Amino acid sequence: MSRASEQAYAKIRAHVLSGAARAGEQLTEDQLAQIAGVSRTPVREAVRRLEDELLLVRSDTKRLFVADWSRDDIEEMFALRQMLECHAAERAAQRINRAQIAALEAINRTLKDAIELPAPDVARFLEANRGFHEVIVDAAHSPRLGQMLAKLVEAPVVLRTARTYSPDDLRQSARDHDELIASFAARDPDWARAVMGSHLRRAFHTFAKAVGPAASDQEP
Amino acid sequence: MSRASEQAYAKIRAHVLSGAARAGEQLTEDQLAQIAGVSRTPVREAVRRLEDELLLVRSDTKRLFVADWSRDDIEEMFALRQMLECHAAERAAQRINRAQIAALEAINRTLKDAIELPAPDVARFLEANRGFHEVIVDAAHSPRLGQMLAKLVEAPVVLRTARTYSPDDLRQSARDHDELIASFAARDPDWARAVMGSHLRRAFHTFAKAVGPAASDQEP
DNA sequence: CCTCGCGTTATTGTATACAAAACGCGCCCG
DNA sequence: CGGGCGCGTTTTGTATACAATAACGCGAGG
Repeated sequence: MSRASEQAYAKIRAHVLSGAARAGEQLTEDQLAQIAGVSRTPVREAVRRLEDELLLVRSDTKRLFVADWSRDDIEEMFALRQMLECHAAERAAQRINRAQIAALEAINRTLKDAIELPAPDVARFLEANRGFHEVIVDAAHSPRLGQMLAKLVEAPVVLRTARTYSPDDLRQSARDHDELIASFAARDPDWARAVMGSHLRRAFHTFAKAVGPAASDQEP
Repeated sequence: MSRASEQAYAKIRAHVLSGAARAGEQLTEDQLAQIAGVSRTPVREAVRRLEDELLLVRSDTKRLFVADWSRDDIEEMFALRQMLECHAAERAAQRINRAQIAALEAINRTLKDAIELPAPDVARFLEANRGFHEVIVDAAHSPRLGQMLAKLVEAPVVLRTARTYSPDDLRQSARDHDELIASFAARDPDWARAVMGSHLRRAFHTFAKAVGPAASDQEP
C-alpha cells in the first residue's frame, strides 16, 4: 500500500506486538493516528488489515481492541495452519521446479548458519524459516492458499513465542527442512505432506510446553 | 458495517455479479461512488472487502479491475473449499449438538421444497444450501475456518453457475445433506468428511461439465 | 438503593478538498 | 521512423471538517 497507510500499518503492528498495548485494551483511531504520525484515513486502512490478521478485533459496536487470543484460538490456528501447509506441501511436491528446490537448499543453509553462530540468531532463523515456507507455498501454485496462510503465519502468537525455541528445536527444524527438500526432489506428495505434518505438529507442542498447559497470563 | 459502506458493498457486488461490469474491465472509485450513491470514502471500504473476496483485483499500480477468474483459479477454489469444508464436517461431527442437527433437518426440508415446487426455485435452494453449510461451520467451532470459507463460498463463480444445476443435481444434493445429517447423528467424523468430500467434488464436476472442458468465454 | 431516561462527551462514519502518483499522448531528438 | 521524455489529465491517496452513533454519568422517580 501507499506510504502513509503502510507506515500506519507497520507502527500499529509494532505497537501491538511489542506488548505496549495489552490484550483487551481499547484503541481509538485518533490515538493510533498519533502513534503512526498520519491522519485517521490511512489508520483506518491499516486497522482493517490488522483486523483481518486478527491482531485487532472490533466490539459489537465498532470499538477497537487488541485481540486477546485464548488457548483454544491458538490451537485452532495451529490446526488450520497444519491443514493448509500440508496441502501446500503436497501440491508443491507435484509442481516444484529445480530452481525452487535450489532456493530451498540455499535458504536452509542460511537457516543453519543462523543456528550455529556463537549464539543462535533467532531473528535470522525466523526470517529464513519464513522464506522457506514461502517458497513452498509459491511452488504449490495456489494464490488463495498463499493468502490464507499468510494470515495465519503472521499471527501474533507465532512471533511472540518464537524466542522460546531451544537450539535443539531449531536444529530439528532444519532437519525437517532437509527431509522436505528430499521429498520434493523425489516428487513424493505423500512424503512431503507427512513431513510437513510432523514439522508443524512438533512446533505446536514446543509452543504448548512453553506457555504451559493452561491459559498463559492474567491479572486484575 | 455501517450504512453507507454496507450499501456501497451491496451495490458494487451486485453490479459485478450481474455482469454489468465485464471481467477485466477497469472501475474507478468515482464511478463506483456514483453507482452506490455515496462518497468515495465508504466505497474504498467496500472495495477493500471485495478485493479480499477476489471479486475485484488491483493492478500493480493500484488501479481497480473486475477479477477475471481463469479455469485454474476456479479449480483451485473448489479444491480449497473441499479441503476446508471436509475439515469442518469432521470437526462438526465431534461437536455438533441436538439443536444444530434439528436445524439442519429443518433447512434440508426447506431445500427439498424449493426443488419440488412446480419448477425448482434455484434462489431458495441456494439460500437453504448456504444456511445448511453455515450451520455445519458453526458446529465446527472454528471462527477462523468460518471466515476463510465465507470468502470461498461467496466467490462469484459459485453464484453465477448455480443456475446450471439440473433438478437431478439438486435432488442429489439434498440426499447428500441427508447423509451428512446421519453422519453427524452418528458422531462419525470419518463418515462426515467422506460425504462432504463427494458432495463437493460432484459439485465441481457439475460445474466443469456446464462450462465445458476449457476456458469459458472470450471475445475481442 | 436501584434503575431508567436524558444530556454530555467520546468515538466512529462520511463527505469533501486537496496532494501525489500514474497514465496517455504528442513532440522532439536520435 | 522509432523511442524516450515532458506535460495535461485521470485516478488514487491523505487530511480535515462535520455528522451520526455509542458510551457514560447524573439526576429523578419508584
